[in-house]
Amino acid sequence: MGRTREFDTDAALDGALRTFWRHGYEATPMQDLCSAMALNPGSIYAAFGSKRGLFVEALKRYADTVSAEAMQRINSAPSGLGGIRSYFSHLIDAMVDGDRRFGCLITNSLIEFARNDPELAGMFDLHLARLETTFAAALARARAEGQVRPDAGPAAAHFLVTLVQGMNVLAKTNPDRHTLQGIVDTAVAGLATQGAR
Amino acid sequence: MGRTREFDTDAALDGALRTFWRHGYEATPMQDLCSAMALNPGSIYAAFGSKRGLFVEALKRYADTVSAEAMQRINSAPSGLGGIRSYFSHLIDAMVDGDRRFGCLITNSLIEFARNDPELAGMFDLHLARLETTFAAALARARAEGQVRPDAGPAAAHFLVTLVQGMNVLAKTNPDRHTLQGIVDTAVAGLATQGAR
DNA sequence: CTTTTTAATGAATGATCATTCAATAAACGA
DNA sequence: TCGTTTATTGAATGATCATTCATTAAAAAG
Repeated sequence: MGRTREFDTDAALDGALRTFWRHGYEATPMQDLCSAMALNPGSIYAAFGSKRGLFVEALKRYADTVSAEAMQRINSAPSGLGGIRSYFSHLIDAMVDGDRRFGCLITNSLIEFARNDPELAGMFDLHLARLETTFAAALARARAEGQVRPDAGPAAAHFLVTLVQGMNVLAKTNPDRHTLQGIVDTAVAGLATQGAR
Repeated sequence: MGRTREFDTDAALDGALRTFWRHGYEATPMQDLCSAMALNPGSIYAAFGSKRGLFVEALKRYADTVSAEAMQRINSAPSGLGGIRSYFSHLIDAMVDGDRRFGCLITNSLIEFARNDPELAGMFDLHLARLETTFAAALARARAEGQVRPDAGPAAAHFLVTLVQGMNVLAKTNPDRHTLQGIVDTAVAGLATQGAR
């Protein structure tokens, strides 16, 4: 019983997500979030408790949609190395003129909050661990297929995660496609067996 | 004529720099800067004009001291690849328990401001260009010395800059030395000629 | 010593921020 | 239709923030 909620939670969260993504947490006033979500303060506080609570939900939505979709590319490719290449290829597309013009919401937030907020720190760790595990699986597949050097083990997965974080930083500088592709090609060539270059 | 300034500008700037480094721009109130600089608001505003003006000067000081010192390691090594290794080795030391526990002030600020502030954007671009040029020179030397693959050209320099940015992001996650060393070893092994591994 | 100039002090100011709440509206059960 | 419950509205609240300024202090010039 009682009045039913009029707004769509996910749509509202998407509005908040976009605003946080573009401006960061501290730099976005509640007023901007109200506009982006097309909601009044009271409705937002009733649904999410606080600005921080809203941010946590927006981060979760980002991880479940944007981030999960990107990682999916790694697994759904026909080969291990192909999955890795596909991931970076779409990352570059999105950086140049797509959704990742403002980098990655999680990377941005990791820089902003670091370990000052334990709940957020846990979310960041989980995200990085997921990406690393996904890369590790792709590398294992690529090793079995003879596409990467036999010594491309756990360190190589960490290496790829670090490269992604670096690209997410570069995203903030209007990078050009050619430069980005060169970076990825250099990294992949270093991992690949001689024949696969 | 007139009363002489009682505080040391560089010492005050170092106090501000540390605070901005740890907490970011938006998240540090003037009150905290007053404490860190051991100065009253009036003195800070007389000397630096505004919080943003102070931040710009702190960024410059960071580039001139912390950042310049790190890049110096690349040039002053006995070999090209040795310089690159030395740079990352000290970066890891500082990340694990040293001055870079909070990442890199420039990387952090790049994420926070992106291209919203043209003057800052110019400073970020200049910094990345300097790092890239330094890496490019070291790679040229390493190529002449036969330490890296002959195709380790401009893209490889961009690649190393990206790796540094990625490490600066990881710095915010309490990384352990072994993981960081593995990442750098993977990157360097990919660049090196087979014999130099 | 007096005057002039500049620095330091720290309370005051006004803007902006996150958050609350009283009033109103809608949905549902009886 | 009425009563209960929950959602929506948007102005009000109080905290916090960057910044200012009148006052006091110190240094140098005459």
